[in-house]
Amino acid sequence: MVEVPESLSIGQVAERTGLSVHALRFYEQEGLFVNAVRRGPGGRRIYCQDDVDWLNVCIILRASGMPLTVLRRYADLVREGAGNVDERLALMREHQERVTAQIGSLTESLDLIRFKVGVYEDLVSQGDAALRQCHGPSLPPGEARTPGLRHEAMVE
Amino acid sequence: MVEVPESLSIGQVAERTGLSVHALRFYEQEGLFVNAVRRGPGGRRIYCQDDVDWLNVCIILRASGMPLTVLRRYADLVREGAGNVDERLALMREHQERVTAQIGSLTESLDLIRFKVGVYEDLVSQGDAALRQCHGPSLPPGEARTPGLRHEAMVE
DNA sequence: CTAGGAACTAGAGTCCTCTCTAGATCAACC
DNA sequence: GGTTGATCTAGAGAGGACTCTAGTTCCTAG
Repeated sequence: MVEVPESLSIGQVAERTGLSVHALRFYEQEGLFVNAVRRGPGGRRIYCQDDVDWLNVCIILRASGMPLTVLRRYADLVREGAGNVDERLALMREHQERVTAQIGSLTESLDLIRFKVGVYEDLVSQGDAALRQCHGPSLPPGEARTPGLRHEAMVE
Repeated sequence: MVEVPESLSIGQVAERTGLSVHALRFYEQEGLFVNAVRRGPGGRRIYCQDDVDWLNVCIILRASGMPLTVLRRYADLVREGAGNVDERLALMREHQERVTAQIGSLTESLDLIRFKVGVYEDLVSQGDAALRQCHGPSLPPGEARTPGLRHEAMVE
């Protein structure tokens, strides 16, 4: 189906990972690769598909907020090979918890955001006249959806 | 029920928002307050409950990834008062989309993370002997859960 | 009066993650 | 041979969001 060439240039890897050429060199310098990047004639970097696969994992971990230091630690562990699976597990579990918490926090925030969008939608659809009632009534459902917040700030 | 004093010191506001005293001054300097912070004798900042409410909104927006520049823009709009509800709505909708997208992306990432946690859990529970089969079989459900990724990188 | 603690200001420093610059090399094509 | 375009290195710069420093001022209690 798809041809998978054995050797990839930095530009090709950049293209298929979405990382910049700069970032690839930076990642290498930061020790984020599991296998040392080989060099071809003229000292040019030669990547293989495995590198791209690994980078795609890195990208996902980064996208989910794993700091480079942790990612480096993880790469170190993988590079070391067998014998540290428990540590990898701990690291990944910790990250999982952070991500789960982050999703929870964002979902909570979304409550407020949705509420505000709703308020503004109502105001827009009612025309500007309604704005004068800004600090009046018109807030029955807010409390249930955003329990911790006082009303005054909610309508601004 | 709870007493709400009219005047709050910077320390009190820090305490009840969780922001640092430094951050409060920084936020003020960045124009993130809707109402100018009043000053008491000796030039000390005097906050009121409205400020705390507003800050709590800010905290949620920040926690959901709204940059300070956008938050400032939002504060500007609110400070201006009526007549820009459509712009507020646009701003908040945009943020809502970003947050929704972010939750989606994190949830996707979580698939990979869970998968890796699962792999490591299996390896740990099976003992180290299983590690030698690392690049062998044992990966049936991975594809459905993480479609875009090749298998090799998944077991590292 | 004095000590302690909180607050003030302006501005520098930090941390993270790149991103860009500058100048040199290299391979390929016309 | 010359140009183009990709790559190389080392290191500087950027931007976001604080955080901390230094030196000062002010209030309150003993």
